[in-house]
Amino acid sequence: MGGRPFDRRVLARDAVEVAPRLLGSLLTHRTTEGSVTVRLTEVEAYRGDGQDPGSHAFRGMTPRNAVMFDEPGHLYAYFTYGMHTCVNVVCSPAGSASAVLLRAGEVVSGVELARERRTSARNDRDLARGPARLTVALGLTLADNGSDPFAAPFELTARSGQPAISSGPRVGVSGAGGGAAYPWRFWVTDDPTVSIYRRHRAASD
DNA sequence: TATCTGATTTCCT
DNA sequence: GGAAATCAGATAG
Repeated sequence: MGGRPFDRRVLARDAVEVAPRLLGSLLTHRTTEGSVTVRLTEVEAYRGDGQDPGSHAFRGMTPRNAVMFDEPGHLYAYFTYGMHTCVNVVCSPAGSASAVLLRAGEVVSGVELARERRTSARNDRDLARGPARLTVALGLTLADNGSDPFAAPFELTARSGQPAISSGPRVGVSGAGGGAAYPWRFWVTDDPTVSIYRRHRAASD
């Protein structure tokens, strides 16, 4: 790796500020099988202060999203669509419940292990191209909900340079939370591993 | 190559 | 009981 650790204090800010700073960072997860490292290329910010209808925390704390209300720097893993697990990094001070959804990344280390976990991926580019795929590639499950990405078996490394960043409407957020009113999706400009699911399922009216 | 639809569990109302 | 921060496979062009 060679990089320095990601500054945990950055996560005390609002998710909308944290999200672009996470782009390009390296997230490593070690298991008995080995370790996989992903360079984050796409993220989404979710606010939990009641201003964001797309957030799981919009209606207040529930057993599922309780981790979002915890201190910054935890992982929030949730299950959706009956078969997929997605992972967020919790931001902002305890009580405000904002988080950054990790939407896509590039596997930069442990590629072979990631391939075993993602047998349906046709090429290495698809290994972590999408929120649920990224979760699988890293070997994360619901059991990792509440984990600390700054402690073993995790490692969060700051990016070395300043990537070109684009932003736009969030994906997959239905109802009032979608659309141009909340341009809180951030990605590394022109990166091939940015997810492609943004065509159909446009914000319904 | 681009677009569309079914799958399937968890949590919340 | 229904919706959900999605994915992979099938079908059409």
